[in-house]
This record gives sequence, structure tokens and C-alpha cells, in this order.
Amino acid sequence: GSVSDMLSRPKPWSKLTQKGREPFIRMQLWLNGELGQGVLPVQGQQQGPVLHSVTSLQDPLQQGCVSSESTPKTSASCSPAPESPMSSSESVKSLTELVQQPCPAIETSKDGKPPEPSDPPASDSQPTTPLPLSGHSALSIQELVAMSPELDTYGITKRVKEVLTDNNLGQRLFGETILGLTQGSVSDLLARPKPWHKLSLKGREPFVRMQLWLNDPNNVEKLMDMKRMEKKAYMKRRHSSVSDSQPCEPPSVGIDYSQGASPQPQHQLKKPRVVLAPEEKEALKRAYQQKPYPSPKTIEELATQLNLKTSTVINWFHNYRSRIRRELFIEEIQAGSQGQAGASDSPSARSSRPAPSSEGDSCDGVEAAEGPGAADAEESGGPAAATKSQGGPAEAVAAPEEREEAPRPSEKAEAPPSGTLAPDDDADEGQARAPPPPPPEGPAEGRRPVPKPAAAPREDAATSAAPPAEGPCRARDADGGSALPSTSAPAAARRPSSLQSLFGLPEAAGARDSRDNPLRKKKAANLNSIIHRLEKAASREEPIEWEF
DNA sequence: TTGCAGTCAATATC
DNA sequence: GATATTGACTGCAA
Repeated sequence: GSVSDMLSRPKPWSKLTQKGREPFIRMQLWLNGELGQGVLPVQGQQQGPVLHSVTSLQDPLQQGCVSSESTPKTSASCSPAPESPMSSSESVKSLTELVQQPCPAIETSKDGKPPEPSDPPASDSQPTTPLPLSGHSALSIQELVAMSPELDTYGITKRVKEVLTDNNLGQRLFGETILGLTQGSVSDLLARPKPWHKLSLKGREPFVRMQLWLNDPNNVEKLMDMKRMEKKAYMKRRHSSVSDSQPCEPPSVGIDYSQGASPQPQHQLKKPRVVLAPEEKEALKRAYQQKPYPSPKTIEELATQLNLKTSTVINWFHNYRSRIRRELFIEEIQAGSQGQAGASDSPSARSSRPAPSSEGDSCDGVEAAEGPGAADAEESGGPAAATKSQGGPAEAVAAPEEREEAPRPSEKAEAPPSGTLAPDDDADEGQARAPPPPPPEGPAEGRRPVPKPAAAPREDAATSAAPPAEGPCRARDADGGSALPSTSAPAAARRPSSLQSLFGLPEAAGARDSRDNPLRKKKAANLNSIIHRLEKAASREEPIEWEF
């Protein structure tokens, strides 16, 4: 009965409650094939009156970046050509904001008349800023996300970046206004988008929002308006404060910080940000290479030796693993996009970005530099082919053992003394926890004095801990030394030793172009990821799908 | 309890 | 001033 009623007497979008809109969204999705295929042939109705708005909603998602497959039919069918962008944009809004507020005038009348005249830009845009999704809006967006077809995150971010730069719009404004995220998050998101399938529902939300925004014909204007308004507000504030002459009160709560009474009010609340010294990072990286998943004991030791809080060490490992993983994703994407051209792997990536030191860094950051081209070659051992596709993972997987050889003694030459980290058991434990890959091989714990910069005493420990075959290490084999040592980063100087040693990069050591760093990192990361998954799989026993 | 995803927000860099 | 980096935090899942 409800269906009948709805089909025969659809209410205009603007008159619908959030709940009332739901069926229309579902219908639209269904029409687009996003929902299970229906049995009913719906054609004619597609354009059905009501849907317009709904349709638009959907469209936005589909256009543009939807990954290839999904879109086809949809677009065709549902978005009647004429669909004025407006409508879609509107709908976009609707999705996001609509729900939040009483409806913006989006009316739907039958055809997509743009009921709501192009949007009154500024004003509404701003007020309506979807961001902070709260309540409903949040829900709706979530629903949208859940039902959204696969989006090309890389493509979306690319376009967003273009639009922002072309129009001189900042990440902060965009993030706060459109995504509800801070500048840092936006930057990160735009620079390192994860592939859609690796994102959680929550993680997909920003991409859906970006897609909607991209499809909004007035997107730029709205943002510009926001910008203007912000500026005005700022000026206004400034003026007022000036006029007051007083140092105006700090925006927020500042308040008492001045008084002596409570010497610490605010301050104490804020704990100073911990900034790890390069040496410390190095040490941690080395430790990571040996054991991406250090045992509590190892963590403890690392913390002690580096004079850091254990929580800092723990956080560092979490962040590092996570970031390395992301780097990999990007590379995969780039590789893929670029061509899959050859072997997907690294080559591409690197080629594209020669000096990705940056990325690399994510890991190490430090040295990335590398020699130009050459590196690549090397890295892949065989040139290109190798890496990614290949090697990377695959091989990795396959061969853990091979790599194992690793223990490379010599390399270490430099190894500094220190040492002792928790090598021994750590090794076990650390990895142990998860069915470690193949560590067995070498109990190598060996603590060898690793060269590390003086600073980090312990690192060597880590390092020293012989590379039990850690993921990373293996990498090296893959291509030859290039791999991991990356960490060595610190100064060029040190690199030789430590890295090599760790990873045993053979000759590479010498050569090690910097370039590899990034590579190595990637590989290392990749390996780690593989290992981790293997471990999980082992524990679970289920087959895993590797996508390398 | 552990690991991870997603973010924030302080800093660094450009 | 804008953007990039990164330590820390929150919430969730296994």
C-alpha cells in the first residue's frame, strides 16, 4: 500500500521528511542498479517525477569517479541528460545538508527544474555547511556511503586538488567546509588516498563528500563565498578588537592563563608535543625493520634506551605501520594507473615521482634522496618489472625464505655497539605474537653492534637484533639490496652500515642509492603487510586474497 | 588486549 | 599563509 501510494502520489522532495526520502533514495539506487536488481522493469518510471531530486543525489556519486564498472548503466538510465547540474548539486546538498535542515528549497518537481535556483551561494552554502554532520545528516551521508558505488579515490583527490589549486582555495577551507575535517587531515587525504576497497565506511565518507562536491556545479563559488565571508568576519573581528584596543580576549577560552594563581591552567592541559629526534627515529625504524610488531618487552626496552615513553614508542609503531601501508597503497594505485605498464610496481611509482623522498619518508624521511634514475633500476633488480607486481609482494610471499638469507653479517660493518636491545627474545616475541613469519630462521638475534648514530643507543639493539627475516629484510633480496635499509637514513654516513647490515644488502650497500629508500620502504611495507596478513591467515586459517 | 583506521592538532616546511 | 608531517587519541573489531 505504501508503495502504491508513493508511486502514484510522490511528494516533492522538499516536503519529505528525512525518513520519507529514504524510499526515494532506495528507488533511485535500485534504478541505478546499485541495489539488487529488481525484478520489475522499471524503465518508464525512471524519470518519474519524484525522483528527480533523488536522482540527482545519486548521480553525483556516479559521475566522474565512479569506478568504471559501476557507472555505466546507471548514468545512462537515470540521469536524464538534461539533468541540470543544478539539480544534482542540489541534491548533493540535500544529501548532506538537507537532512540537517529543513529543506532548502530543493524542490523537485517533475523535471528537474531547478526549483531552487542556483543556489544562493554564499549564504546558504555556508550555513548549510554539511560538515559537522550531525544527527541526520550524518546518517544520510552514511547511507549514501554505504550504497555508493566504488569510487576512484585517487581520481577524486586528483580532481579536488586541481580544483582547489586552480581556484586558489585552501585545504583548510575545503576541509572544514566540505569535509568536516581539519587541514592536516585533508592534506593527508589528498596526498595519500587509499583505494576504495581498503577504506572503511567511515573512511569513504570524505571521498563521497568530495565526489558530491565535485559534481556540484557551484562548488567553487560556494567555497569562494565562504572564503569571502571568512575574510569579512576576520576583518570585522580585527576591527573590533582593534577598536577596543584591548588585546581582545583570546578567542577561545583562554581566559586565565595569565594569572599566577593557577600557574598552569591551560598550559598544563596541553602537553607538549613530542618530537622525536632523527636518531630516535632511526633507531625506531631499525627496530621496526627487525620487528614490525615488537613485543611489549621490546617496546619497553626501546623506550628505555631511547628515553621515550613506552606509549610514544607504541604510537610510533602504530603510526609507522599504518603510514607505510598507505604509502604502499598509493604506489599501487600509481603503478596501476600509470600503466600498469609494466610491472606494476614500483617502477612506476618511482618513476613518477622520482624523489619521493617524501614518501619514503613517511618512513624515514630522511634521506631519500637518491640518485636519480639509476636507482630504480637497481631496485628492481631487474629493472622494472620487478617491484611491485612482482616482486613485491608476490615474491615476498612466496619466498620468505629466500630472503632470509639475510643475515648478512658483513654489512653491518659499522654497527655500533650498543646494542642489545631485546634482540633475543624480542625477536621472538615481537613477532612471535603473531605467527611470525619466518623468523625462525635466524635467531639471529644477534645483536650486533649496529652503526647507528650515536644518539640512539638502543637502536642498534634493534638493529642488531638480527634481522630475523623480517619482512623488510626480505625485501632486500627481492631486489637486491636496495630494499630496506632505507632506514638508515640518517646521514649518508651512517647508512652504509646499519642498513645494510640489517638488511643485508649486499653490494647494494655500497651503491645503495638513496633512491632505494623509498623503494625499500615500500617493499618493506609491503612485506610487512604480507607477513602480517599471513600471520593472520595462519591463525585464522582462512585463505586470503592477496592483492599485490 | 592488541592492532588498526581515521583524525586531530602542533609543528615543520615550503 | 598554505601545505605537509607526525605524535597522540578515539573508537572499533578480533
